[in-house]
Amino acid sequence: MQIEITDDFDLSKIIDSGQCFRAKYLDGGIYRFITGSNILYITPLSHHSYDVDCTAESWQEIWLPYFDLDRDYALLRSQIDSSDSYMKTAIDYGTGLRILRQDPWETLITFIISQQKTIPAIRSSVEKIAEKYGVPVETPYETVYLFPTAEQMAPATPHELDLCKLGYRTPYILDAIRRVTSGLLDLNALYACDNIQLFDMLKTVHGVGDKVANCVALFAYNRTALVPVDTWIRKVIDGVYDGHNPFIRYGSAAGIMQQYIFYYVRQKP
DNA sequence: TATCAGGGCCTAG
DNA sequence: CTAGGCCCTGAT
Repeated sequence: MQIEITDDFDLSKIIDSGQCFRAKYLDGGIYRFITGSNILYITPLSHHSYDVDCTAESWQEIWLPYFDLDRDYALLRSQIDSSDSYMKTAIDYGTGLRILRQDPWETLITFIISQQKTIPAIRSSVEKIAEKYGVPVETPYETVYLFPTAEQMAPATPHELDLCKLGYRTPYILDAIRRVTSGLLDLNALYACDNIQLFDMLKTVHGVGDKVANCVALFAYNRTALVPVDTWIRKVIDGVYDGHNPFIRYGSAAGIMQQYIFYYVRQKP
Protein backbone atom coordinates (compact mmCIF):
# COMPACT_ATOMS: atom_id res chain seq x y z
CA MET A 1 0.00 0.00 0.00
CA GLN A 2 1.15 3.51 -0.79
CA ILE A 3 0.71 6.41 1.60
CA GLU A 4 1.45 10.13 1.61
CA ILE A 5 3.13 11.97 4.47
CA THR A 6 3.59 15.67 3.92
CA ASP A 7 4.82 16.69 7.39
CA ASP A 8 8.41 16.23 8.67
CA PHE A 9 9.27 12.54 8.45
CA ASP A 10 12.82 11.21 8.27
CA LEU A 11 13.11 7.52 9.04
CA SER A 12 16.89 7.50 9.43
CA LYS A 13 16.81 10.34 11.92
CA ILE A 14 14.01 8.70 13.90
CA ILE A 15 16.02 5.48 14.14
CA ASP A 16 19.16 7.30 15.26
CA SER A 17 17.39 9.59 17.71
CA GLY A 18 17.95 7.34 20.72
CA GLN A 19 14.29 6.88 21.60
CA CYS A 20 13.87 3.44 20.05
CA PHE A 21 16.38 0.60 19.98
CA ARG A 22 14.92 -2.09 17.75
CA ALA A 23 13.99 -0.11 14.65
CA LYS A 24 16.47 -0.56 11.84
CA TYR A 25 17.38 0.00 8.25
CA LEU A 26 17.45 -3.10 6.05
CA ASP A 27 19.06 -3.21 2.66
CA GLY A 28 17.15 -1.99 -0.37
CA GLY A 29 15.75 1.21 1.11
CA ILE A 30 13.50 -0.64 3.55
CA TYR A 31 13.09 0.43 7.17
CA ARG A 32 11.64 -1.81 9.86
CA PHE A 33 9.68 -0.83 12.96
CA ILE A 34 8.13 -3.02 15.63
CA THR A 35 5.51 -2.20 18.22
CA GLY A 36 3.62 -4.78 20.24
CA SER A 37 2.85 -7.60 17.82
CA ASN A 38 2.97 -5.32 14.79
CA ILE A 39 5.88 -5.19 12.37
CA LEU A 40 6.11 -2.53 9.68
CA TYR A 41 8.33 -2.48 6.61
CA ILE A 42 8.30 0.97 5.10
CA THR A 43 10.12 2.24 2.01
CA PRO A 44 10.43 5.89 1.01
CA LEU A 45 9.47 6.32 -2.64
CA SER A 46 9.49 9.86 -3.95
CA HIS A 47 8.07 13.18 -2.89
CA HIS A 48 6.35 12.42 0.42
CA SER A 49 5.12 9.01 -0.66
CA TYR A 50 5.97 5.74 1.03
CA ASP A 51 5.31 2.08 0.47
CA VAL A 52 4.09 0.26 3.58
CA ASP A 53 3.37 -3.45 3.92
CA CYS A 54 0.36 -3.08 6.19
CA THR A 55 -3.37 -2.65 5.66
CA ALA A 56 -5.10 0.71 5.62
CA GLU A 57 -6.71 -0.16 8.94
CA SER A 58 -3.41 -1.05 10.53
CA TRP A 59 -1.82 2.14 9.25
CA GLN A 60 -4.66 4.18 10.65
CA GLU A 61 -4.96 2.40 13.99
CA ILE A 62 -1.36 1.48 14.80
CA TRP A 63 1.24 3.32 12.78
CA LEU A 64 -0.26 6.76 12.38
CA PRO A 65 -0.38 7.24 16.16
CA TYR A 66 2.96 5.43 16.58
CA PHE A 67 4.69 8.04 14.43
CA ASP A 68 2.70 10.87 16.05
CA LEU A 69 1.43 11.87 12.63
CA ASP A 70 -1.50 13.83 14.00
CA ARG A 71 0.91 16.49 15.16
CA ASP A 72 2.17 19.21 12.82
CA TYR A 73 5.93 19.32 13.40
CA ALA A 74 6.54 21.84 10.61
CA LEU A 75 4.19 24.22 12.38
CA LEU A 76 6.01 23.66 15.66
CA ARG A 77 9.33 24.43 14.04
CA SER A 78 7.96 27.65 12.63
CA GLN A 79 6.94 28.83 16.09
CA ILE A 80 10.42 28.75 17.60
CA ASP A 81 11.83 31.90 19.12
CA SER A 82 14.22 33.04 16.40
CA SER A 83 16.52 34.64 18.97
CA ASP A 84 17.33 31.17 20.28
CA SER A 85 19.99 30.46 17.67
CA TYR A 86 21.26 27.21 19.18
CA MET A 87 17.74 25.80 19.20
CA LYS A 88 17.19 27.02 15.66
CA THR A 89 20.35 25.26 14.46
CA ALA A 90 19.40 22.03 16.24
CA ILE A 91 15.92 22.06 14.76
CA ASP A 92 17.15 22.69 11.23
CA TYR A 93 19.60 19.84 11.70
CA GLY A 94 16.99 17.45 13.09
CA THR A 95 14.05 18.26 10.86
CA GLY A 96 12.25 14.98 10.25
CA LEU A 97 12.46 13.72 13.82
CA ARG A 98 9.26 12.68 15.53
CA ILE A 99 8.43 11.59 19.07
CA LEU A 100 7.16 8.01 18.87
CA ARG A 101 4.31 6.52 20.87
CA GLN A 102 5.93 3.25 21.82
CA ASP A 103 4.70 0.33 23.89
CA PRO A 104 4.92 1.34 27.58
CA TRP A 105 6.24 -1.99 28.84
CA GLU A 106 8.98 -2.24 26.24
CA THR A 107 9.88 1.41 26.79
CA LEU A 108 10.06 0.97 30.55
CA ILE A 109 12.35 -2.05 30.34
CA THR A 110 14.47 -0.51 27.61
CA PHE A 111 15.14 2.71 29.50
CA ILE A 112 15.87 0.91 32.77
CA ILE A 113 18.51 -0.96 30.79
CA SER A 114 19.78 2.25 29.18
CA GLN A 115 21.39 3.68 32.30
CA GLN A 116 25.19 3.71 32.13
CA LYS A 117 25.17 2.01 28.73
CA THR A 118 26.03 3.10 25.23
CA ILE A 119 23.37 2.84 22.55
CA PRO A 120 24.95 -0.25 20.88
CA ALA A 121 25.06 -1.93 24.29
CA ILE A 122 21.39 -1.10 24.89
CA ARG A 123 20.41 -2.52 21.49
CA SER A 124 22.30 -5.70 22.25
CA SER A 125 20.62 -6.30 25.61
CA VAL A 126 17.13 -5.53 24.31
CA GLU A 127 17.63 -7.86 21.36
CA LYS A 128 18.79 -10.67 23.63
CA ILE A 129 15.70 -10.29 25.80
CA ALA A 130 13.47 -10.43 22.71
CA GLU A 131 15.22 -13.55 21.43
CA LYS A 132 15.03 -15.27 24.79
CA TYR A 133 11.45 -14.50 25.80
CA GLY A 134 9.68 -13.07 22.75
CA VAL A 135 7.53 -14.76 20.13
CA PRO A 136 9.27 -15.30 16.77
CA VAL A 137 7.52 -14.04 13.67
CA GLU A 138 8.55 -15.01 10.15
CA THR A 139 8.42 -12.17 7.65
CA PRO A 140 9.50 -12.13 4.00
CA TYR A 141 12.78 -10.57 5.12
CA GLU A 142 13.79 -12.09 8.43
CA THR A 143 12.73 -13.71 11.67
CA VAL A 144 11.61 -11.01 14.08
CA TYR A 145 11.30 -11.65 17.80
CA LEU A 146 8.54 -9.54 19.31
CA PHE A 147 9.42 -7.82 22.55
CA PRO A 148 8.04 -10.07 25.31
CA THR A 149 5.16 -8.99 27.53
CA ALA A 150 5.60 -8.81 31.29
CA GLU A 151 3.77 -12.14 31.54
CA GLN A 152 6.12 -13.73 29.03
CA MET A 153 9.07 -12.45 31.03
CA ALA A 154 7.65 -13.59 34.37
CA PRO A 155 9.53 -16.94 34.43
CA ALA A 156 12.87 -15.14 33.99
CA THR A 157 15.53 -16.01 36.52
CA PRO A 158 18.38 -13.71 37.60
CA HIS A 159 20.86 -16.05 35.95
CA GLU A 160 18.98 -15.95 32.65
CA LEU A 161 18.77 -12.18 32.70
CA ASP A 162 22.48 -11.97 33.43
CA LEU A 163 23.00 -13.61 30.04
CA CYS A 164 21.31 -10.55 28.52
CA LYS A 165 24.17 -8.44 29.93
CA LEU A 166 22.00 -6.44 32.28
CA GLY A 167 24.61 -6.23 35.02
CA TYR A 168 23.36 -4.51 38.16
CA ARG A 169 20.05 -3.74 36.42
CA THR A 170 18.83 -7.37 36.69
CA PRO A 171 17.02 -6.82 40.02
CA TYR A 172 15.45 -3.65 38.56
CA ILE A 173 14.01 -5.66 35.66
CA LEU A 174 12.76 -8.35 38.04
CA ASP A 175 11.03 -5.69 40.12
CA ALA A 176 9.36 -4.24 37.02
CA ILE A 177 8.14 -7.70 36.00
CA ARG A 178 6.80 -8.33 39.50
CA ARG A 179 4.99 -5.01 39.74
CA VAL A 180 3.34 -5.30 36.35
CA THR A 181 2.33 -8.97 36.48
CA SER A 182 0.93 -8.54 40.00
CA GLY A 183 -1.17 -5.56 38.94
CA LEU A 184 0.64 -3.24 41.33
CA LEU A 185 1.58 -1.18 38.30
CA ASP A 186 -1.06 -1.02 35.55
CA LEU A 187 0.70 0.50 32.57
CA ASN A 188 -2.51 0.81 30.54
CA ALA A 189 -4.27 2.66 33.31
CA LEU A 190 -1.50 5.25 33.32
CA TYR A 191 -2.72 6.69 30.01
CA ALA A 192 -5.50 8.34 32.02
CA CYS A 193 -3.14 9.88 34.58
CA ASP A 194 -1.84 13.40 34.54
CA ASN A 195 1.89 13.96 34.13
CA ILE A 196 2.65 14.05 37.84
CA GLN A 197 0.73 10.87 38.64
CA LEU A 198 2.28 9.07 35.69
CA PHE A 199 5.77 10.19 36.69
CA ASP A 200 5.29 9.14 40.31
CA MET A 201 3.86 5.74 39.41
CA LEU A 202 6.72 4.98 37.03
CA LYS A 203 9.20 5.91 39.74
CA THR A 204 7.79 3.28 42.09
CA VAL A 205 9.75 0.75 40.06
CA HIS A 206 13.18 0.04 41.50
CA GLY A 207 15.83 1.51 39.24
CA VAL A 208 13.53 4.14 37.75
CA GLY A 209 14.60 7.67 38.61
CA ASP A 210 13.69 11.06 37.17
CA LYS A 211 15.46 10.57 33.87
CA VAL A 212 14.07 7.14 33.03
CA ALA A 213 10.56 8.11 34.19
CA ASN A 214 10.65 11.13 31.89
CA CYS A 215 11.85 9.01 28.98
CA VAL A 216 8.99 6.53 29.40
CA ALA A 217 6.46 9.34 29.80
CA LEU A 218 7.73 11.06 26.65
CA PHE A 219 8.52 8.13 24.35
CA ALA A 220 5.60 5.86 25.27
CA TYR A 221 2.88 8.10 26.68
CA ASN A 222 3.66 11.05 24.41
CA ARG A 223 3.90 13.50 27.34
CA THR A 224 5.67 16.12 25.26
CA ALA A 225 5.74 18.69 28.06
CA LEU A 226 8.27 16.53 29.93
CA VAL A 227 12.01 16.82 29.36
CA PRO A 228 14.40 13.96 30.16
CA VAL A 229 17.69 15.48 31.28
CA ASP A 230 20.61 13.16 30.63
CA THR A 231 24.32 13.95 30.65
CA TRP A 232 24.20 15.34 27.10
CA ILE A 233 21.27 17.64 27.71
CA ARG A 234 22.89 18.63 31.00
CA LYS A 235 26.01 19.71 29.13
CA VAL A 236 23.93 21.88 26.79
CA ILE A 237 21.94 23.48 29.60
CA ASP A 238 25.13 24.29 31.50
CA GLY A 239 27.42 25.09 28.57
CA VAL A 240 25.12 26.83 26.12
CA TYR A 241 22.32 28.23 28.27
CA ASP A 242 24.33 29.07 31.36
CA GLY A 243 22.41 26.66 33.55
CA HIS A 244 18.97 27.86 32.52
CA ASN A 245 16.66 25.20 31.12
CA PRO A 246 15.79 26.37 27.58
CA PHE A 247 12.96 23.89 27.09
CA ILE A 248 10.45 24.92 29.73
CA ARG A 249 9.37 27.98 27.76
CA TYR A 250 8.13 25.73 24.96
CA GLY A 251 5.45 24.33 27.26
CA SER A 252 3.67 21.34 25.82
CA ALA A 253 6.33 21.01 23.12
CA ALA A 254 9.31 21.12 25.50
CA GLY A 255 10.05 17.41 25.17
CA ILE A 256 10.12 17.66 21.39
CA MET A 257 12.60 20.53 21.53
CA GLN A 258 14.73 18.42 23.87
CA GLN A 259 14.76 15.68 21.24
CA TYR A 260 15.99 18.01 18.50
CA ILE A 261 18.83 19.16 20.74
CA PHE A 262 19.67 15.66 21.93
CA TYR A 263 19.91 14.50 18.33
CA TYR A 264 22.00 17.53 17.38
CA VAL A 265 24.59 17.18 20.15
CA ARG A 266 24.96 13.48 19.48
CA GLN A 267 25.13 13.58 15.69
CA LYS A 268 26.67 16.91 14.71
CA PRO A 269 30.10 16.68 13.10
C1' DT B 1 46.36 -4.79 27.13
C1' DA B 2 44.56 -1.00 29.61
C1' DT B 3 41.58 2.69 30.30
C1' DC B 4 37.38 5.25 30.06
C1' DA B 5 32.78 6.75 29.68
C1' DG B 6 28.24 5.45 28.75
C1' DG B 7 20.83 8.84 27.64
C1' DG B 8 21.55 6.81 36.22
C1' DC B 9 20.04 5.10 40.38
C1' DC B 10 20.38 3.50 45.09
C1' DT B 11 22.27 3.67 49.56
C1' DA B 12 24.90 5.37 53.32
C1' DG B 13 26.53 9.14 55.85
C1' DC C 1 22.24 16.66 49.93
C1' DT C 2 26.27 14.49 48.30
C1' DA C 3 29.74 10.85 47.28
C1' DG C 4 30.65 6.42 46.06
C1' DG C 5 29.57 2.09 44.12
C1' DC C 6 27.50 -0.58 40.75
C1' DC C 7 27.99 -4.64 36.06
C1' DC C 8 29.28 -4.52 31.71
C1' DT C 9 30.26 -3.03 26.82
C1' DG C 10 32.15 -0.52 22.98
C1' DA C 11 35.63 2.69 21.65
C1' DT C 12 40.36 4.14 21.58
